Amino acid sequence: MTSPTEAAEDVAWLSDAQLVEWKSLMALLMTLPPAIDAQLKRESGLNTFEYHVLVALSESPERWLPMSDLAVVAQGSLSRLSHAVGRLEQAGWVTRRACPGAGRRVKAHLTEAGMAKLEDAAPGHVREVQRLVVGRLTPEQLAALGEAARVIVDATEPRCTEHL
Amino acid sequence: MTSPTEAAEDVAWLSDAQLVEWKSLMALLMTLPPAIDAQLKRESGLNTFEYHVLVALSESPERWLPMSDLAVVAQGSLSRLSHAVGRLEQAGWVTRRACPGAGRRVKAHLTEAGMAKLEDAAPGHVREVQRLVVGRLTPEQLAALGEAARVIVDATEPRCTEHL
DNA sequence: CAGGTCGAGTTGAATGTTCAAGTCGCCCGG
DNA sequence: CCGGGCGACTTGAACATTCAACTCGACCTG
Repeated sequence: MTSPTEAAEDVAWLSDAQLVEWKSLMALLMTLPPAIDAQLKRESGLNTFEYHVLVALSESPERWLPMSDLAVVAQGSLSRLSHAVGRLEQAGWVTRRACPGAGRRVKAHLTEAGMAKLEDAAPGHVREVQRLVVGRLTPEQLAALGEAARVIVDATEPRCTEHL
Repeated sequence: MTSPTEAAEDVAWLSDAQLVEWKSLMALLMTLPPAIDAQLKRESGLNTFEYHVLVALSESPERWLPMSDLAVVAQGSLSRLSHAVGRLEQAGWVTRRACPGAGRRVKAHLTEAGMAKLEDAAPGHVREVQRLVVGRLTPEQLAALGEAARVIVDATEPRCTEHL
C-alpha cells in the first residue's frame, strides 16, 4: 500500500496527510463499535442494532413502524431486521402484526416491557457515549465530527441522511 | 430515549446538539464499514479485516510479523486474527512459521502471491475511499475528522493510538 | 528438576450477519 | 377474472466473529 512500486498508475493515490487521517478514521471504525457493543451486551444483553431498533420504535408517535421503514431508520437490511425483531419478539419486547389492507406490510410494536427494557438500558449506554466520545471532544470538535459524518453518510447511503 | 420521563435521574443526558452529532456519527459507523466491505468483497473477495492484515504485513520491514503484534496493528482480537490468517493461508497469500527459540510465538509471512493480491486489490479500495470520504471533504474537514477520531480511539483502545 | 503459572496461539461451539431463494398479498393488463 | 409481476417480508444456509476452553513452550521458585 505504501509501496513506491505501485501496480496501477492511473489511480490517484492518497497524500501522506490524507493517509494519516484515513487511518485514524479506520481505527475509529474498528474500535468504537465493538466498545459500544460490549457495554450494551454486558449491562443489558442487547447488541447495538437491537438497541437502535428499540430506540427507533420508542421515538415514533405510536411506538410502532412498518418493517421497511424501521429498517431505514435503524439502518440495516430488511433481513437483518427480520432476524433481530425475531429475537426481540422472543424476549417479549416487540410484537408483530399485519397491517390490515396494506399488502404484505407488517408493523412492529414496542411493548410496555420493551419500553421498560429500553429505559433500563439507556443510562448505561449514554454514560459510555459520554465517556468515550462526547465528553472527550470540545463542542467545536464534536460539531466538526458530526458534519463530516453527515457528508460521508450522504455519499454512502443517501436514504439515511433524511433521518438525521 | 427522547422520552421526558427518563428513569435514571443521575445520568447526564445529551443536549439536543450533542444528540444530533452523536446520531450522525452513529450513522457513519453503521453505513461506511459495510460500503467499504462490499467494494472489497465484490472486486477482490477480501473482507476489510483480511485486507488490513495484508496491508500490515506489506508495510513491515521484512513482510512478516508475530501474530500478537499483527493483531494489534490490524486491530482485532488474536482469535479473529487466527481465523483470518487461516483463510489467507488457505488462499496462499500468507504462511505461518514458528519463531524458533521464542516461546510459542508464530510469525505470519506475506507471500509473493499475497503481495500481488494486495497490489491488485488496493487501487479499487483507494478509489472507493476517495469517492466516499477523502474526495467529499475539504482538507480542513478531513483533518478535523482525523483529529477527533484519534481522540476517541485514544479513549477507547489506547494501544492502537501508537500505530497511527 | 518438579510443579506452577503465564503468555501466545489455536480450536470449536454459539451467535449474528449476509446472501439467495422463497412466500404471500396486491395491482394491472388483457 | 386470471395470470404475471412487484413489493414486503421471511427463511435457511453459508460465512464471520466472539467466547470459552484448551495446548504448548518458557520461565520461575523451591
